[in-house]
This record gives sequence, C-alpha cells and structure tokens, in this order.
Amino acid sequence: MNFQSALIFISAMNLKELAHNLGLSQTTVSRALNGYPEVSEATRRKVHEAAEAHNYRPSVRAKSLATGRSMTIAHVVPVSSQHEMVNPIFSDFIAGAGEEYSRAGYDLLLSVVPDSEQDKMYRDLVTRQAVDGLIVQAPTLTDNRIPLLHELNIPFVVHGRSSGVLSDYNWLDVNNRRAFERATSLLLDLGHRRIALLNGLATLDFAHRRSDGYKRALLERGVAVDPDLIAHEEMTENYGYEVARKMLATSNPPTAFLVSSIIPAIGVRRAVKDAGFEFGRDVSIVIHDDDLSYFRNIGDVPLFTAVRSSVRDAGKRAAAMLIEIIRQRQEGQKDHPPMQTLMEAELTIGQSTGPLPVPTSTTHT
Amino acid sequence: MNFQSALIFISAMNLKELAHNLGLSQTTVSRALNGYPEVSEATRRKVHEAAEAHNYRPSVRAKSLATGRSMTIAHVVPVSSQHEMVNPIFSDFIAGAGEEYSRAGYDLLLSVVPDSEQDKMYRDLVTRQAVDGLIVQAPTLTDNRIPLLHELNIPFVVHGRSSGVLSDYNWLDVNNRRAFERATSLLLDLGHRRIALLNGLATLDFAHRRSDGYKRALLERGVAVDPDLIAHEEMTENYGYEVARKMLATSNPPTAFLVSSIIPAIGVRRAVKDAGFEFGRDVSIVIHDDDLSYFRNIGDVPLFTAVRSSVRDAGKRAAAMLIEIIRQRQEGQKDHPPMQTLMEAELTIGQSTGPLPVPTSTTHT
DNA sequence: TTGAAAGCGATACCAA
DNA sequence: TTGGTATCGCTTTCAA
Repeated sequence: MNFQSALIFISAMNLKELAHNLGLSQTTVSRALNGYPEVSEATRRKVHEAAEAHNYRPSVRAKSLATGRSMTIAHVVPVSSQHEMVNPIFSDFIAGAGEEYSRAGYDLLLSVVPDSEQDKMYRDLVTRQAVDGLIVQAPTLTDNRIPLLHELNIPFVVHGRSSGVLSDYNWLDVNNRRAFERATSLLLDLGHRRIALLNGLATLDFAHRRSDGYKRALLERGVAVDPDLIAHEEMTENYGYEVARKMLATSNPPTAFLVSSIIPAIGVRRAVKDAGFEFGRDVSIVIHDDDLSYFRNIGDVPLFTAVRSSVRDAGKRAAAMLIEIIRQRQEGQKDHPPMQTLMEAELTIGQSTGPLPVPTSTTHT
Repeated sequence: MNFQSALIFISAMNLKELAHNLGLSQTTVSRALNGYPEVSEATRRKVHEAAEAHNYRPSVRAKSLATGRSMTIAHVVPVSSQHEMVNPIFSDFIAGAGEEYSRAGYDLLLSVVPDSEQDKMYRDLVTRQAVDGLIVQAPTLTDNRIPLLHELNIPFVVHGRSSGVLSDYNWLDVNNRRAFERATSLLLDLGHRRIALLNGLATLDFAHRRSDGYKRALLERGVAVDPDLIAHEEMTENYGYEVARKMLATSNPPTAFLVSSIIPAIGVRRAVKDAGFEFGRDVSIVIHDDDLSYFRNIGDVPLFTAVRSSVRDAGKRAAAMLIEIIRQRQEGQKDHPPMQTLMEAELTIGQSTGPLPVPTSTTHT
C-alpha cells in the first residue's frame, strides 16, 4: 500500500468498491454511469441508485489520465508588472465564460501571471497537460502567443485580434475601429473640434484599431489630427488624471475626451474639476469600455450595469466557441474554417442622458 | 494501444521516453527531477539537461493520481441569480490569491455558480478530488458551507466570518463593525444627524456587522436609529439609485449616506443630483468597499486604486494561509489552532479631499 | 449484455 | 546510488 493512502481518513467511495457492492464489474458500472447504450435498463437503474446513495463521483484525476482529456479550460490573465493591476473587465468576461463551462462540464483554470511570464505559462499549461483549451486575452499587435499555441497544437480562442498575425485563428472581437469612428463623428457633429483620445497601451491591438477609427473620423471632416491630444498608456485612474490635467493646462485645451475605459475616465473627471472646468459645460467625456458595446456620458448614468452585462455576454460567446472547437477536434474532424465573430458596438450616447454638452465658451473653440 | 493515443499527433515527451533516452530508469529520472537527495550530482545534471532539451514537464494528470494531491485550489464565486452579477471585488481578491498560488506551484480553479448551486459545487469539487483546498467567499450569518467542508474534511479558509457558526474554522476578515462605527462617528462629529446606511443583503454576515457598528455609534451619541434610513439589498447601482431617491424625497431626508460598496454609491450620486440636491453641500456620501480598509468621499479621489490594492492584499494573505494549512495537514500534523486574521480598516476620510461637507441648510437638520 | 485485463504516466516501496 | 514493480482510479479493448 502506498504512503498517501494512509492520509485519507474517510476514503471516498471509488469505482472498485461501488462495483463490488453491486456485484458487478467496474466495466459495467462505468458504462452505466457514462450512458453507454449496451447496458440493460435494469442494471443501469441499480447502478445509478447505488452511486447516488454512496454519493459517488468519479475522480477527475483518474478520469483525465485514462481519457487523455482534462475537461479544463484555462484563462491566462496578464497582470501588469508596472501597476500590479488587473483589468476589472476580465471579471465579467470570466463570469460569463464560467457559466458556459459549468454547463458543459468543464472546469476553469485561472492563471494570473505578470506580462513577462505569459509565454512560459501558456507553454507550461499545455505541456503539463493541464488543459484542453485556452482563451487568450488582450492580444498585442503581433502577438506571439498565437503562433506558440498553434505550434503546441491546442484549441484556443482569442478575445480580440492581432493585426500582425497572418495565419488563421479563432477569435471574438468588438468592432473597435468603427465604434471609435462613430463616437468621434458624434462629437464632431456636436461641434467639438478639440477631441482628446485617451487610449490603452500602444502595443495592444485594440488600442491601435481605436486610434485608427478616431483618426479616420477626423480626417473625413478635414479636422487635423493633433498628436498632443492623443495618449497611449496603461489604463489606470492616475493616467487619466495626469494626462487630462496636462491637456487642460494648455492654451488650446480639448472640449471633449474620448476615453478607452472607465478607470482612467474617473481620473479625467477629477482633472476637469481640479482645472476649474465644468464637466458638462466646458468639457464632455465619452467612454468606451473594453469590448463592450457602450458609449456614455460619464457620471450620470447606470454605466456599470450596461457595460458589465455586455462584457459578460462576450465571455459566454467566446467560451461557447472554444467548447465547440474542442468538440470538433475530438471528433477527429481535422480542418474546418476558423471561427471568427465580430460584435458590432452600439452607440447609446445621449439616449437616456439627453444630448451631450456642446462647446460654447469662445475661449475653447 | 488505447484509442486516445491516436489523437495525440505530436506526442509530448513523457517520463518513460526520457528515461529511455538517458539509459536510466524512470525511478532515477523522477528522483533527479524532484530533488531527492539520493541521486549523484552527475546524473542529476544530465537528467536536468535532457529534460530541458526535450522541454519535458510531468503530466499533472498522472502526477496527481500518483500523489493523491491535485495541487489545485478552488475559489467558488457566487453569482447572484437575481441580478446575474458578480461582485467586482472578487477579481482583485482572486488576483492577489493567484499570485500566491503561482509562487507555490498551485493552480487556481475558479468556479462561477448561482447561489442556489453553491453547496452542490463544493461537494462536487471535493468528491471528484479536484482540489486540495478551498476559499469560501461571502459567508452568510450561519453559513452551511462551513460545516459541510468540515464534514468533507478538506482544508479551507473563509473570507469573512459567519457569526452563527460556533465551531472553529480558519478565516480572514476585516473589522467591519469597528469600521462602520468609526465612519458613523465621524459623520456625527461633522454635525450630521440623518445618516442613511445602504448595506448589503441582510443574510450576509458582513452586512450584519456593519449595521451593528453603525447603530452602536448612533446610540452612543443618543441619536435614535431610524429604520427608514437603513436599507439592505444586493449591491447594484440601481439599488443605490432607487433607495437614495426614495429617502431624499421624504420631508426629512438624510444629509449623509454611508454606502457599503462603490457600485451602489454610483447610483446614490446620481439620485442626489436628480433630486436637486447638491453633492458636497446638501449631501455627503461615504463609501466602504468590501473588505477594504478605505473610506472616502466619493467622486473626487483616486478611490479605485486604493480600494483595489487593499482587496488584492487580502487575497494574497488568505491564499498564504490556505497553503500553509494544506502543508500542515500533509505533514500529518493533526490538530493545530485555527488560523484567524482580523484586518483593521483604516479610515482615510478627508485626508486628501479636505473635510467632508457639513450639513448647513436649515431645512435638512 | 457483461467481464477480464491492459493501458494512461507518474510516484514510492523494496531490493540490489 | 540505482532499478524493478505495484499502485493511484478510471476508460476501453477484446473476448465471452
């Protein structure tokens, strides 16, 4: 007998015992519980009853070793080594995905690692055979996790896209370019000409697409792009504050801020106040939160609620995609087209808040 | 050969192959890699080099079956069946814990389930032998998960406490009672007499402790507790809005709100505005976020940042406790005193925002 | 419709 | 210091 056995005090019922109790073979009991057709209804019922009575659940350890499937999916969440912060958007995305996993009998392995150790973690999870599939969050412009996972030959879905990666892969994304193009147009329609863009880190793909949309809208109206009004940084509250502060202190300050996430927007709001401007009269703030189809004037609306359920839905859809991909792979189907979903962002600016403030004071035009 | 083997195209290197390549036995290779002393330095070096070269990682599936340990810890996060919302505080707590787990070689299994299925999920995770330990979030007044986990004989740490549970268990909590007592006193010092309390669900233990502290402070000053100024609900933005709206519409409205979480506080702020009151003049809002040692006047301070790093720290500490408990259990030490940590909440009201507004208008006294 | 036995890939006991 | 082998608890093949 091995050492570890001695540690188990109330030894959990296992297949062997259960089979013995029933006077059946392990094979038959296993088949009965897993719904194989070649079991008589009478035995199947007896087996189920006994399993129920003894509160039997097969050991995932043994099961995964025997089947070669771990029934586990990993999400690797990068934590910024600079700010030690996790984008809160992940929690709703994961909640949505988690629901889908439960339904399908998968466990969710959550791995929180610094940016710098991402690659190692992906490689580890796969090589240790810990997971059947992965979700990739926050891809960069040319994200090397994508070729890596291809090489490791494991199913994965990217939440977002990576413009620099040419090979095919499965993804689910929001149409960031279009969303920002429309938001910018909207502000232009209202008369704003000095529109600041507070964007995420320049290395991230979504930030690139968002700048793109913003610039496109400006150019279309013949408004010059002013590099001093564009900032790329990690999306912390302090970032919003500092950048907005600086921009507002110039002789030609912005009359509107287009902010990439709710976190820095909170900082912007504070900066507006500290600079002696009045929010809603001198300055507008419009935010777009990560992967959500939502734009709003900040401060007066049930923002969180709407944002969060949208992100949650994205998580649910990404999870469903991944589960389907794993299923196809296991059925031995080798080549099917990649699954790619583009969610269109809705603009709901002003719907329940009335029109956005229009720049009036002549000093700001 | 089993069926599943056929599915693995690029078969990962396993112990057998590695040992064969080296001309050693599996036993020796295993010992070398796991740092057992009885291996000669020469062989150990050769083994490590070969493992490195072939990118070998032991299969967690096989390893956990053989050792009886899964090296996995679960967090079960309840999702409200009513609002389908997850308390965002969990994400920071989990991020902190996740760091600690990585460091110690544990994986984190995250389980997102409706309130109603909590018990079943705990039982499942343990019976399926999926985890070596668990964190219990958001305990109720007499939480049945605690006796359940005792019965299942698995290490666990409760994030919070359960007043109705008399047996000993491991926990980490914030001194909620004292925090709310002090916050209320502070508002009383400033001259407020109509102080509203927007608390979490009455079934949750922390909400109970918070009411307690609030009431204690009022009674100590001879201010009667007005039940119309106390609300218990799930902490959504809308809840904050509706309740505040209603309270402000009475003939004797509150001059201050003490809010249990940042989410409803956002709603309160909106309600104050909609009701024609001016935030900072007619009405104060003080929030306390779950398990954080932080109170602030909302709206003008880098709230998120401070809140979040505090919660993150709690997660880190809870994880460290659990890892230690698991270690002790595995060393065969049977009875040690429970680990119990009470974190004191700091009040930082007014430190960087200046004094809180004092009620002035005579109609509100 | 049932059962016996060979894996799955590690660890750990016992012998050399 | 090394190796042979039983074992963990299942699934799956093959034979009856």
